[in-house]
Amino acid sequence: MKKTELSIHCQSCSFSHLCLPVSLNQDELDSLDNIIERKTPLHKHDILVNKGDKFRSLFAVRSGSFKSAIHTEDGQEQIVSFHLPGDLIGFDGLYSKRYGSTTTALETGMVCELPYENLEEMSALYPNVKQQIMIHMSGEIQQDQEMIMLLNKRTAEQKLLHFLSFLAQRFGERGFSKKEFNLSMTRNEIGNYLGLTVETISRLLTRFQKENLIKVDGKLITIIESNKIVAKANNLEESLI
Amino acid sequence: MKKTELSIHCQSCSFSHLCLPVSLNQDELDSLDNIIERKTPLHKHDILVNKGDKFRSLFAVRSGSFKSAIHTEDGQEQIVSFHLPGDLIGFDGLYSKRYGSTTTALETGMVCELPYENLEEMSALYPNVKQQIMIHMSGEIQQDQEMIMLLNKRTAEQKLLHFLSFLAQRFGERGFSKKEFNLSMTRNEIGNYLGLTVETISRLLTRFQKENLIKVDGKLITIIESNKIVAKANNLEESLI
DNA sequence: CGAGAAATTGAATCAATTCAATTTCGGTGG
DNA sequence: CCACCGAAATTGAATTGATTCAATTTCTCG
Repeated sequence: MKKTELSIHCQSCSFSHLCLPVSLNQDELDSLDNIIERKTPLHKHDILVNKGDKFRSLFAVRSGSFKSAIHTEDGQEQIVSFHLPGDLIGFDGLYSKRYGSTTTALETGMVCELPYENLEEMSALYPNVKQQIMIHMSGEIQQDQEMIMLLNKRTAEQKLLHFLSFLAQRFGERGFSKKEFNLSMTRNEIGNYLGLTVETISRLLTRFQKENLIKVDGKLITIIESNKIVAKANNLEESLI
Repeated sequence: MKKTELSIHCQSCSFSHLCLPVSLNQDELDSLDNIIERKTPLHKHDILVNKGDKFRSLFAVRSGSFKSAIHTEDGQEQIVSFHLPGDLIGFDGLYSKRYGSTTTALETGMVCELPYENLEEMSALYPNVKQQIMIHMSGEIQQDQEMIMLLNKRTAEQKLLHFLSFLAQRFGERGFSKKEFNLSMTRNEIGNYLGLTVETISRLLTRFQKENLIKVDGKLITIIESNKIVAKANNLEESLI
C-alpha cells in the first residue's frame, strides 16, 4: 500500500505521547512509521474490527472516537471501552490471534493500521515495540479492574461523575479542553457502559446541572466544579483532593 | 537457593496443562523448572504480594487458594479474582514493574516462585515463555471484560449461579470434583466479588437449595442440576445448552 | 421538512440493601 | 475434650435507589 504525500507521520503526530511511539527512539519510530498504513475515514456505525475475527492488525485512533463491546449469551451488548485519539485497539486479541471485542465508530474518524506481520518483523529488530504493547495490555487489565470496582462499589451518581471526570481528564491529555467537550456516545451507550439505564443517565445529568456541577447542552458538557465532581465520585471530602 | 529432593517438578505437576508449561517443549520446560523456587507454605490471611510493591517474581499456585484485591480511594476492598492451583499470579504488574493488586491466601497453600531476573534471562533463550505469559494476560483481559458484563447485565441470582458454575468448571479442569467442592472464601468475599451483600448471598444459597439446584452444607457445595444452573445464569432455556 | 432516533420527565414498582436479631461455626486455651 | 469467644452466616422486616413503564419533547440527518 502506497502512502500519499498527505499522510501524517508518527514523528509529528500530536498523540504520539499516548500511543505506541511512547519511549521509542528515533530508529524505532522511523521503522514503526514505515509499516503503518493510514486507513480511509470510518463513519458512524462503521465496524473497525469484529470480535472473533482473525487478528490481522493493531489500530491506533487518529481522530474521532470508537466503542468496543462484547455480547452476552442472550445477545445483549456490553460496551467495555470508549477509545479516543492515541488509543490502541485490538491488542486484547494479539496473543489469542482473534479480536476480543467488536469496535465501532461513534462518529467519523481515522485510524492508523499496524499490520501484524510487519509488527512481528519489526519486533525482532526492536523488542521495545512489543514491550510497549505489553505495557498497554497491563494498563488495560488495571483499567478493567478499576471498572469492576466502580460498578460494584459506587452509586449511579458516583459512576456517572467518575465517567465525566475520566473523560475530561482524557480529553485534557490529548490537548483538547478538559472543561468543555462533546459526548460522541449516546446517553444509552453511557448507561450501557456504566450498568445504568438511559433514564437514570438523563435524570442525573439534569440533576448535576441543577447542582451546578456541570452545564449540559445536549451533547455538549461543560465542567464547572471539577474538584467537587472528583470528590463526590470518590466518596471523599473535597478538601482531601 | 538449593532445591530439596522433595521438590516437585513442572514435568510431573498435575496442573502443568493450565500453568506456564502449557505448550512449552522439553528444553523449555527443563529450563523453566530450573529457575523455579518452591516457597514454604502460606497460611490463611498471609499476603503473597502487595499492590504497588516492586515486581520481583511471578507466582504459580501449587495448592490452596488465593484472592487478589484492589482498594477504593476511600479504603474499601474490591476482590478482582480468586486463584486456584495452576493459576498465575502477578503478571498484571509485569510490565509496569509493580504488582497491580494485593494477593492473600484464603487457606493454607503453596506457590512456585519465578524470579523476574531468571525469567528475563530465560526469555532471551526461549521466547515461547514470554509468549505464554502474554497469552495469560490477554486471557485476563477477556475474563475481566466478561466480569464487567456479568456485573452490568445480570441479576443477583444470575451472578451467583454464574459464580458457582464457573468455580465448578475450574475445579473440574484441575482434576477435582466439579459436582462437590468446598468454598475457601467466605460469603462476604463472594458478595464483595459479585457486588452483592453477604445477606443476599446467604438468602440465594438457601433458595437455590430449596429449588434443588444445589445442596449447601456450610462451605461444602454440591451441584445437583448443572444444566439448569448454566441456563438460569445465562437467561436461556435449558434446552439450548 | 419530516420521520425515526434519542432524550426527558413522571409515576409506580421492585430487586437488593440496610438494619437488627439470632444462630452456627471454627479455632484456642484450660 | 469441651467450653468459650469472636467471626461468619442466617433470617426477617423495613427501606430505598434505580428500574420499568408510559407519555411527550427534542434532536438529527436524509
